[in-house]
Amino acid sequence: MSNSKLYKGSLNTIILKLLNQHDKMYGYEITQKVKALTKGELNITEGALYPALHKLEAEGLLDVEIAKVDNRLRKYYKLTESGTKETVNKLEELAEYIKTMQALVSPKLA
Amino acid sequence: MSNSKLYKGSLNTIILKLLNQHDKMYGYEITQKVKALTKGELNITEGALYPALHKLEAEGLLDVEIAKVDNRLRKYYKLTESGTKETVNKLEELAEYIKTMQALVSPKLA
DNA sequence: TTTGCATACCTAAGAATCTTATACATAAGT
DNA sequence: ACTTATGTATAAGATTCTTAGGTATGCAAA
Repeated sequence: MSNSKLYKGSLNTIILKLLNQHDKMYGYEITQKVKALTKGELNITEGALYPALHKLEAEGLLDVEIAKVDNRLRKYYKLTESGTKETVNKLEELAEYIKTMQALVSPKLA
Repeated sequence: MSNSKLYKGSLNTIILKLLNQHDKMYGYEITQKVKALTKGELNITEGALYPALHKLEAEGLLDVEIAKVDNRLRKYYKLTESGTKETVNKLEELAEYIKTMQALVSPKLA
């Protein structure tokens, strides 16, 4: 997909879901994970990812924990309680969006 | 869904697909059709629709035909040849997006 | 009769989310 | 010495939307 316009708005859902499954992750790890899971089709850019992480943190959905590995900085993010709740909402929203789009696009109904 | 953020980027796909199925439609008709097909869940706003239609026209994907019905103006849009091709692309993109998102979000794979 | 709703078009300001480009820094390979 | 990988970050610009207005006709209800 190489970041189709449809991807817009999905980044938060992706971040929250990955953190829901992996307990804690750092930014670079998220970009690599997404690349791997989508076989290179979706590449999260840093310019989108880091501001998104900061915003989710500011909203109280994520907690940060700074670590130093191999003399390099890492910022591990994990879901807060309200982050876990929001993950459920976002996933429901995604399911609903897909359902709605299929209703609009499937030839039998329109 | 009341226009979730995921909807961003989907409008062109929706417009093209509807025009692909209905030959010609005017703006207001599109908003009503979408509302009906999604049972009121998705409401295309005019502030999004009209600029989108104008842009698709400027890109050569749509042709316009002005009509007057009940003394009221209507602008009928229909797909051009390249608009029909682009519709196929957009629908493939949507299918791919959904597949990719499911790969990221389905618990069994991540 | 005038008030409101449906029909029908339009644009402008602002918000949100992304891309692109750039910057900084360490480690490891060529 | 140079490039690639790892790791973070921000700023300028593009795109796409929402919100809020504007214009106008037809019809029904108060």
